[in-house]
Amino acid sequence: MALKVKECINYVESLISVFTIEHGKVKILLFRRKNDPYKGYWYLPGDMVKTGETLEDTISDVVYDQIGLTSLYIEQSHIFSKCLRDNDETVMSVSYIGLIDSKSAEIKREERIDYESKWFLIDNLPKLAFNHEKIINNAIESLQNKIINTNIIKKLFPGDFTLPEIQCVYEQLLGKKMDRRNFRKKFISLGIVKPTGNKSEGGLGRPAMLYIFKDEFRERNLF
Amino acid sequence: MALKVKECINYVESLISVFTIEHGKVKILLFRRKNDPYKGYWYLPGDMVKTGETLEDTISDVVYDQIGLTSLYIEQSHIFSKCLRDNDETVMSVSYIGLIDSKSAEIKREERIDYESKWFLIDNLPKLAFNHEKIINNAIESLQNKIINTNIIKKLFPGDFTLPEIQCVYEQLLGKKMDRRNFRKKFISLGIVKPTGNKSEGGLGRPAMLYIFKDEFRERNLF
DNA sequence: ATCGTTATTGTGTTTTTTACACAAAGAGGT
DNA sequence: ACCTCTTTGTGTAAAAAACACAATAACGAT
Repeated sequence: MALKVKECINYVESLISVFTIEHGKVKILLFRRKNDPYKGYWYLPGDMVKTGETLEDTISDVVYDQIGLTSLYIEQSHIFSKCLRDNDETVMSVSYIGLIDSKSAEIKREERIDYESKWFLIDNLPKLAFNHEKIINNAIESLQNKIINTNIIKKLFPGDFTLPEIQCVYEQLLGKKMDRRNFRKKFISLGIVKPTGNKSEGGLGRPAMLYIFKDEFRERNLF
Repeated sequence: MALKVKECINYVESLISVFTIEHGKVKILLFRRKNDPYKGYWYLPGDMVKTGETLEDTISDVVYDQIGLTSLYIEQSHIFSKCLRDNDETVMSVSYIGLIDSKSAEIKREERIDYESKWFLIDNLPKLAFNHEKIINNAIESLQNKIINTNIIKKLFPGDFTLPEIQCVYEQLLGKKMDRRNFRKKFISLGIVKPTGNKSEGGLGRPAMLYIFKDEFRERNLF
């Protein structure tokens, strides 16, 4: 007699890890469970895919209805196929990554009683429901690859920025300090940014030169 | 109502991935299931930890009784805590790594009807029972770290060896080709080997110089 | 107002690592 | 004996990483 194997996938859900930058810190958007299971724990915005809906339909609804955003850069990240839930049913979780600049990140949805949301520092996550910690870690790992191999980072910096600013984001996401001179050399030599000629203002210390991203998208080997 | 959480771990088993080198190829020892579940599939030697036994007791018994070896270098590798079995019970699997040189690897246990064993190339594994493929991959990953960060490799080469031989093992375990000159430079500069003055015989092509490991064990940063 | 202090940015050089090509040594066959 | 084949052994150029100090502006003290 062979193993008991569930032949069918019972449910598919789309989840999204939305990242932004607030005061130079990388943050992720989480919602708080109002009910059991995992009451009081935090979770990733997402929803079950209804019959006849595409994954993209669902994630669009999530972004619009739950999060309240109308524009957001989204990429599919990973599929988790064997996530056990409280009822022992198999759930297939499709994980997305969303990036949004801090200005656009002001969530202007009407406050609903059933949604409590908050931006968390990625290195200081709260108690997470289900297997969402695993999914978030995977999303961060995936994002690490993306910021190394593509210029996806520009989705977080639609306007101008300084090199120290952007280096700081790399350091947070990659979880390690980088050498300023080497970072500078590499980043500039990639040819994906150009100086605006202006300088940052208001900060402490010497003002930094401002840059903006050129238009083209580079696919591989940023670092 | 909170999630259904099993408070207790029902079973703990000790499993071991034994690696050796045969004709320059890295191999792993597997046993074949004679009964369901997974009849005909291959699995890692191991056993349930009996009440009152330590993990080490169990793994020693496994090495002696199942495998038939009396001496083997063993390291604990990883613990898999939520491995579902056919009866939906939670099993905690403690994974060990064993290294043995090819001479000592000749398994001289009496052939028993209930154990069919074979050495497999690590890049050509058969169908594996339970989650043993995952455990093996994890063991290989762990071994990758160890051969990079320690001189554990010497457990596979108690006698003399050539640099091309040992490089070949690194390449198999790390799954990538390495540059002969750079490998040489690094390996020699580590100061953990010394030449014997002799040369390899009988092979095709130019004979290689023979080396042996010095005695001390280095903990970190071989590569 | 200015001078010193503090915080942060910006750059050049040395060291280390990686990539790469050809000569040397022995085995086998003609 | 010679040529061919296979594998070993080595040096050099390019790339990446490590590293220390000068430059710019804000702030506070005099």
